[in-house]
Amino acid sequence: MRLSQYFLPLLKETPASAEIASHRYMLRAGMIKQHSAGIYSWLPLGYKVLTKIANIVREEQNKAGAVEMLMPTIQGADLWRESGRYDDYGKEMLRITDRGGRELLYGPTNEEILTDVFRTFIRSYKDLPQTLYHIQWKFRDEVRPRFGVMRGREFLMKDTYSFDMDMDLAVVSYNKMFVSYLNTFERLGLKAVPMRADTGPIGGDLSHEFLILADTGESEVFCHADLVNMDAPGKVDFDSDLQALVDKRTSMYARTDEMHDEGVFHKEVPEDKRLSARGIEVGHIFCFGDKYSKAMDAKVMGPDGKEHFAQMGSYGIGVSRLVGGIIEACHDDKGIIWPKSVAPFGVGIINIRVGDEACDTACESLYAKLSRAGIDPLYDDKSDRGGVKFSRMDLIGLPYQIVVGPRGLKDGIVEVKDRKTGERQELGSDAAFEFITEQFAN
RNA sequence: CGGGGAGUAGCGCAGUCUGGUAGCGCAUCUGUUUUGGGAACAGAGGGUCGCAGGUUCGAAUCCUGUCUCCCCGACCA
Repeated sequence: MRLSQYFLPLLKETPASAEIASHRYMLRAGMIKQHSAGIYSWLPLGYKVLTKIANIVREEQNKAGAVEMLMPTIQGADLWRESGRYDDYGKEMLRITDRGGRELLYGPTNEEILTDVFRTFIRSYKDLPQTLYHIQWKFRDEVRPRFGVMRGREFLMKDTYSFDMDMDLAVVSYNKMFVSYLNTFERLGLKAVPMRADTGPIGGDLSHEFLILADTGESEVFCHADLVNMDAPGKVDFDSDLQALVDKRTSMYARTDEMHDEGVFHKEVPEDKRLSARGIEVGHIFCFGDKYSKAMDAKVMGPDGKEHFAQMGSYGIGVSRLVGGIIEACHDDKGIIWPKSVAPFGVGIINIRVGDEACDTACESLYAKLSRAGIDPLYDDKSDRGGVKFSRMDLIGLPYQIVVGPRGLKDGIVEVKDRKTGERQELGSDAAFEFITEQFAN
């Protein structure tokens, strides 16, 4: 992308309302604009990152055998009355009345809708298991939205729902999502730790929250230190028994404050491995059995000729929250440091003498080659007033920068900077191209 | 929902106590000179001071109401 053809409104000064790093940097890097409390427009740069995260989540869901669909944002009240949650959900649910006086709501989650889809079309145990998901906007009228997109009222969530014949099989589905989540967060450049969690209003007794550690996290967490640096499983056969992979994590102590038991913590974890920190919840999985299938009469015929309530699970990843979460985990005092997998552009090309024939030619050549190689460069082709140069390039946090100026070019040399380490090296133009493509090949 | 703070130019703010018709920095536009880690100089444009009432000869400023946003807490798939 050429900067001259892009929309990238960078802010020099930090808006007063932003308290934490991710919020400040998202505003300053021109990623979002607040519309009202907890509601944001996603500007091109922010939307690009959001889309990249959603695509990684989508790919990992597909690998685990989940099937994508799309459910509406606006739902009717009737299904929620059936499940009993129309009254239970309280003021967090945004309720709307249409012109005919019908009661509608902006969906805070989708158990009801999908259970209704399921009971309409699935009649036999032979059609099970089913695991379906969508990536859709949700609205929860939080009492106090804050921290930018980390706790917004409108937010993008990936929510998956599984349906099985019995509880043992439901746990198999649960384990698939458990393992899939480990891989998903790893690809996003995060160290996410699964922790025993309270099931809250969802119900059931099997539940884990996935948290990334960050000082600004809203949850207080306690876990075995070895869990933090444990590698994700990587390539796994999702049709195989995943219980051992799950047990490897769940056998170690890891709980959020609401589930924390200081006595058990001390008993199970040696003192030098006890980690208490703050965390950001980026995923939450539940196995809640027949709570909704029973309330909404979602049954399938079993091999025994009798009807059985489907045993369900639901699995959420906060896609929009992850944008903030990744920044919280990956930034320094200069700005964002994107992991390569979600960076809005792979490399920034800084032409510090726009209009100089040699500089323009060298930049155009690099821009074309890098584009063709799929690195997706952002080429600052604006004159040095108003361009994305140097510190502003650091702010938006692309993994690499290539600086092209007339002085070095006398010997065909450009400067390549690694955003994360800050290391700069002077390379020939071709060598710079090769260096960058190698970094992304790994 | 309880407590606290704030709404004045695109952004960040001063001015409000003590009423007299709005200002600074950045950004934007024009011109000139520049060019290696956020260019300089000169000039220009841009605001019914959140909204509605009231007091007054006169309100950003005083009074009443109201809306919005932010922070702390409680809450939270």
